[in-house]
Amino acid sequence: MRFDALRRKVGQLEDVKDSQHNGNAKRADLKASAILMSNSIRTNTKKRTGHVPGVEIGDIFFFRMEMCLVGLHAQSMAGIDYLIVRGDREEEPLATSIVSSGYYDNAADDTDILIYSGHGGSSNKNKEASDQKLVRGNLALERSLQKGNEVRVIRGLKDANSPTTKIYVYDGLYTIQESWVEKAKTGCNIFKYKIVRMSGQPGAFSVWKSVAQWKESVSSRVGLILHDLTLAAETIPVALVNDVDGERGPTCFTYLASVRYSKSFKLSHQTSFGCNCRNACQSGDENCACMTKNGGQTPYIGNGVLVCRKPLVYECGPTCPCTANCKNRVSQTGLKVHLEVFKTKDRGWGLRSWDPIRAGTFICIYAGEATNKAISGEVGDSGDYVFDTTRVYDSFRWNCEHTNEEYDMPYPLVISAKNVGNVARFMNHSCEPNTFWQPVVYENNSETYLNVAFFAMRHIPPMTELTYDYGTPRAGHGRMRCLCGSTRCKGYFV
DNA sequence: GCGATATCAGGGTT
DNA sequence: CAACCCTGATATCG
Repeated sequence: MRFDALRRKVGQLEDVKDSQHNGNAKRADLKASAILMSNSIRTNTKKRTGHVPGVEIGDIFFFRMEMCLVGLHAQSMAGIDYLIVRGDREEEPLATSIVSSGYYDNAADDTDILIYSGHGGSSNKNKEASDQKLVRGNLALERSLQKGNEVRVIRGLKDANSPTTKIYVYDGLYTIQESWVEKAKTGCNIFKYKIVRMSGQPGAFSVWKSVAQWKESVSSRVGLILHDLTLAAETIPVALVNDVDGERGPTCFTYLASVRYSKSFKLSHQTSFGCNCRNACQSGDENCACMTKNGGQTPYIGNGVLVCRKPLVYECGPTCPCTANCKNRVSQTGLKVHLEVFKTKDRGWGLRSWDPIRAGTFICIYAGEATNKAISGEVGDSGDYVFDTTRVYDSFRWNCEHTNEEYDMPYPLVISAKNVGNVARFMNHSCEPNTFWQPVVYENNSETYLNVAFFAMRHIPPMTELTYDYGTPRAGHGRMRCLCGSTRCKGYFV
């Protein structure tokens, strides 16, 4: 319960952060965190050793400030965080958490061992390098070694999708095994600490290592059935994996990366909204019809990150004259993250990602056959999901910034992925999902096309099953007993 | 064109 | 309150 409240709060903070990003600010992370800090929107402000409520092993962060806000690591820049405890005789520091930036590549093949360097004795630019001193964090690590208390370890890793930034992974609790002093390249003394992961914790950093290995050689993936079940229909292969039982694959279907529309489904009565931009469309450009439709601001920031949920997102279409690098075509650019379809323990086939996914990131559309009448058939995990977009608006209106935008949906859109579909047909239901669906329209030759696109609701660590809320059951529809396991589980779904 | 390096504006804790 | 610190975005160089 408490965990849940914390998670929602963190998710809420993310939204605020994102809308800050939407401004033209540099260091939006700092600005957003300053706003939140000054409004006391943060958790776990009291430092503690051991786990922090609301943060699970494997959770990922994209900024140091995010970890400050949830109380995982209170230092905005320093690698060692510690608290002062009153000992028998005197006050002494104890380490609470460390961030390993990976600058000192320890070539540690063993993901449970970390060789960590002390801080101080700065060797960069104007300062002369000097010996590190046994003070502050260094002393705290030394004391923690003596007392044998647990230290949280956060691994900083390079983000494969944007090489200039880093992703931080909470890798659980470690204890310090030994410390020594050695000569750095500068000739000065630096402290070194051997820090070992406590046993019995679920994998986090090790998962990343495994994924890296699979990317190098797909055949090293245990339980691999197909290298690419899309048969090159997508630009990124989607592996089919079963390391649970002997089933060799889901019921037969044809992979289709887009939506197949029946004639009646084009919303051709809508007024044309395509833009006349010559370059990439700019947020706030009053001359851009697509931006105006979106309320004047781009619905996306950065590399296709949705700022907030809306009743409808208006994207630039194939016939918009703006350049191909226009940021307003997110849902039309195909898969961006490396996905795999895998056999779950008790819910048939499911979908998960090898890559970490930042909150708001586009994952995939729901492909299939679009009709304007409900398709009969059983709902199950064999891919015959029925998808009614008229209810999207109701489901997500609560979180929309722009409530006065026109929204004109004449038919209930139903997409069937029973016979044809893409990866989305494998996504299972959860009452506490990590993705949500967002209606998106774009124009092509004066015809308006409606799509449903999935975006990450929060940061999603690698190999976490992707789920969405199928919605509340209606009369006349079959109910399925829900196995999502969430504490907020409604017990059943459509 | 890319990776490595420089520069710059920063924030929280002590 | 200034010093400390394994920041993060952008510009520049090789």
